[in-house]
Formats: sequence, C-alpha cells, structure tokens
Amino acid sequence: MSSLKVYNTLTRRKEEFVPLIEGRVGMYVCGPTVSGESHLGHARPFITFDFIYRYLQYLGYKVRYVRNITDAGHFEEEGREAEDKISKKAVIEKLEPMELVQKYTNLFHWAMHRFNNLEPSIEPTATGHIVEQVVMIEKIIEDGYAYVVNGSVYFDVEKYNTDFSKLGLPYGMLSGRVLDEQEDTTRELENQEEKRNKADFALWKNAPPEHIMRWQSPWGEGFPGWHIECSAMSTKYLGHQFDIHGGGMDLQFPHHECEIAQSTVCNHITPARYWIHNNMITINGKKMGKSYNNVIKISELFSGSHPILEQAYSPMTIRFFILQTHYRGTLDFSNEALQSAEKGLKRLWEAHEYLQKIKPSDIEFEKERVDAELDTKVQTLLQELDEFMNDDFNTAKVLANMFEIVPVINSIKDKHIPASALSSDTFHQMQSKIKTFAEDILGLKSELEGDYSKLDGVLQVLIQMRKQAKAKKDYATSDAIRSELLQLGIALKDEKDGNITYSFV
RNA sequence: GGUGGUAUAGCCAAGUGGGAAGGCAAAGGUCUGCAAAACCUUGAUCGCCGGUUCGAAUCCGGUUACCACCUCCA
Repeated sequence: MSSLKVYNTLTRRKEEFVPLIEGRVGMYVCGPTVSGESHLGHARPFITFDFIYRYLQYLGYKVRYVRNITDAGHFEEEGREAEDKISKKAVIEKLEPMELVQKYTNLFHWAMHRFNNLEPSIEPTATGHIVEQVVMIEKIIEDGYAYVVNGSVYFDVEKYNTDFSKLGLPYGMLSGRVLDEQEDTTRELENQEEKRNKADFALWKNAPPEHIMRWQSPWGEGFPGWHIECSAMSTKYLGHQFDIHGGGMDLQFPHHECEIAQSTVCNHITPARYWIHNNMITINGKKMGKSYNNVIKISELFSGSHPILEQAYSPMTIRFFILQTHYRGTLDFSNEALQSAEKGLKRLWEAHEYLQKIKPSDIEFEKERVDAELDTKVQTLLQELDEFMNDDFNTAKVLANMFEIVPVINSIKDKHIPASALSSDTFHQMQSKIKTFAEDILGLKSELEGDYSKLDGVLQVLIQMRKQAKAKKDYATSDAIRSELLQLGIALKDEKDGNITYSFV
C-alpha cells in the first residue's frame, strides 16, 4: 500500500508523512474565537481536520489532537478601532465575559456535534493558560527578543529575523514573505507608537481601565497578546516539536508566522514539522466576511433563515459539500451547489444503507457466475480509496469512486445484475470498505436521530394499506395515502420487488 | 507594491506529460397503473499567446481576469 503524503505549507511540496515518534501523531489546530457564533467558513477547517484526524487513526496512529478555544484576547471589527470584542459585547448584552464565552463555546460544540466531528483529545482555553503564557513571555524577554513599554510587551521581529536568518529560519519562512520588503501600512492602530518596528507584535497588552478581562502579570494588569496562546498550549500538550499544525489559510500570516517565532525562541526548535492549511469558502467568489455582508452563521444554515439561503441545509449536506472539494482548493458557496450536494448525498447514502442491509450469507456465490470485468472494476475502485486518502487526503476522489460503485449496488437492488456477479471476496470488501470510508473516515452519518420505532410501526400499517389498495387497483386510496404522507414530509417509494420503502424529505 | 492561490462542460468539481474522474442540471430510452427512484445512452479543441517534447489541461516564458493575505477574519 502507498504511504501517506501531505502537502506541507512550509516546503510547498507534498511530503511523505513520517511522525516524530513511530505510531504516534501530535496535531494542533487553531480553534474558534468564541466571541460570536461560528459561520459557514468556520465549518471548513474543523471538518477538514476532523477527517484528517479520523484518517490518521484509521492508519493506526495514536493521535493527540489539540484544538484550542480562544476565549480571551484582542479582536477587531471592521470600521472600528481595535478593542476587545468580548468585553465590548459583554457590556451590550449585560453578560459577564465568561458567560458570553460559555454561550458561544456551547454553540460551537453543538455545531461540531451536528457535523459529526469527533471531539479533540484536548481542548484547552486561552484563559485557562494565562500562567503558561506569562512564563513564555518572560522567557522571550530574558532571551532579548521582546521589550516592555508602558505595561505592554512586544516581540522584536527585526532582531529575531536578523539572528534566526543565520540559522535558516527567517521571519516569514512559512508565508514566503521577506521582512524588508513589507510595505508600510497606512492604517492607524492603537499604541502603534509603542512598537519599535511595524512588524513587531504584542505578547502582552496593558489593559485600559474599562477593560473587563484582565490578569495580573509582571508588567501590570493586562491580557495576553494575539498569538502567544497557541505557542504556550501547543508546547504544553504536544512538546517543543510536534508533527502537524493546522488551520485556515488566512492564519498563515501573521498568526502562524508569529507562533513559529515565539516558539522557536523559547524552545530552540521550530514547533511543527508539517503545516497544513485549508482554503477558504467563498460566496460568489468572495470570502465570507463582515465587510462583505455575506456571513451565514451555522445555525442559519441549518434553519435556512438567511436572505441568501433558498432553503435549510442539513449538517451532513454541508459536510458532504465540503468533502466534495479537495481541502486546499477554494470552495464556492451557492444554493445550486448545496442543493446538488444534498441530492448527491441522498443517492450515495441510500445505496450505502441498502448495501449494509444485504446479508452475504443470502447470496449464492459461485465462481462461474462472477462477472470478471465488473469484479475487477469494483476491486480497483475499492483499492483506490486508500491511495486517494494517502495522496494528501483527496476526499473528492474518494467520493467519485464511491459514486462509481453506486450504480453497481443499485443494479443489484433492482435485480439488473445478481449479487453473485461479484466474488464473495469483492462483495465483503465492498460492504466493509464503503462503510469504513463513508462513516469512519469521511464521518458521514444518517441524519435521523432518536427512536423512530413507533413511527415506523405506524408507517408499516399505512404501507400495508397502500399495498392492499394497489392489489385491488383502488388507486384513489393508494395515491391518497402516498400524497398525504408526502405532505407530512414522508415519501413512499414503490420498489421493484413490490416492497414499499419510505424516506423523510 | 509584496506574497500566495485560482482559471477545466449550464452549475459545482477531480486531474502535474500519453485514454479529460465524479456530482447536480438537461435530453433520449428501459422499467412503472401513475409518481418518485433506479438502470442504460448523450456533453469539453482544459482563460489567451508562444516555447520545450514524439506527445502538454499538466512543464517553461509571457499575457489577461479573479481571489486571498500583508488589518488576530477559518
């Protein structure tokens, strides 16, 4: 079998994945900022790193997956001066900062659960690691790469770049930027004059009196800077160097660049070996963002309550939509694209559910009855699933192959071909591989939740009535049963074998 | 201005040297009391120009358009 290759932003190449410790993987992914509700764009990295996490486990790795919750810090909104979004909103909504953070953390977890994302191994919060961050900042100051001004601490990017360029680790190595070529921005930011250079970034900020979130530190009361939490928490839970660091492409600069600088100063080694970045979701070609006025919150997607949305889209539809594109490509949102994803998923899922219901013991496998060409084709399609995932997690190709198998399953269902056209071995593999890839690796699941056994019983009664009416050619009755159920959102389907199945629409 | 990325059928989207995947939509057919579904069949001179090569969507140069980052926005 081929080995796993991942695209490393650091080297801009696909590289064979070799973990630091055999059989184990340490992975850090930048988590949500819980100052507001997550939107569609946020769904992508968490679904992307979920299938990466799932696939690494499938390969047999014991993975420690750390994803932080940013519940403290400094935020900025379009058209406003820099301010702490959490404390600002807290005043407006008359909530305690931690109450607000708790609310959005809960909402985030709810969304992750609906998407069927596995929980990370550790989900550390920034506010829970103030001490670690302070210790790290002290270390950076001791080493001479940070300076204190008016109770704030700034990282000296210029000095770092000069010294570490000699070691082949210039500032900007991840994003391909050269420090000296950076254009001076004209933007006015608060306390810019405190910095020695424009590229310097805050490790600790002095808190103005009205600031609600504040902690004691050697430099006075304040709050941690913009990037230090990830360095502190990844070091604490994954060590000085770990295997994978992930996040959205927009975090490449400056966030991840700053993380590399901080961690390298403290730990004398670059933090992560493989940097994986997912691309953005766009709407009509534009990134989702407040300034474009095109932000769709996850709860709005599920309910359909947003002017852009023509209908509600289920969590699995969105997951499938994201899986259909390779994670490094941009993904353009449109109602048409989501609706086609919804239909495609339904088709795939119904074939999958039927396949899993077949008992191989009911099939009379005989060598003479095997269609060699078909058997080989299915075998190949199944083998390729592993190769595609190994090739930088190509979920789009995995799904394409599954869709090539769907007509085979449906043809067996409709008795166009006998199940024994496949060899026993191929049939067993088809059942187990499709299940493993669809459910365990891609993380798809049935949308139905809860206990439907009573409803199922009722529906079976109605189905029997329709069958009897049909047998008597009493189509008025049989059609009435079907159309009235459809109005309730239950679609009846006459199958080839005379059975009637139902699905919720 | 700098950096990174994208341009493939009506829409979405795979594909880095040798037959242009897949989904949705559309058309025809089979099946069917009807419906739905399913099954079969049908679609691309791969933004433009030039080069390398026996051979290029794929490599190189140029060009156009769009996007992202350089403003803690995933």
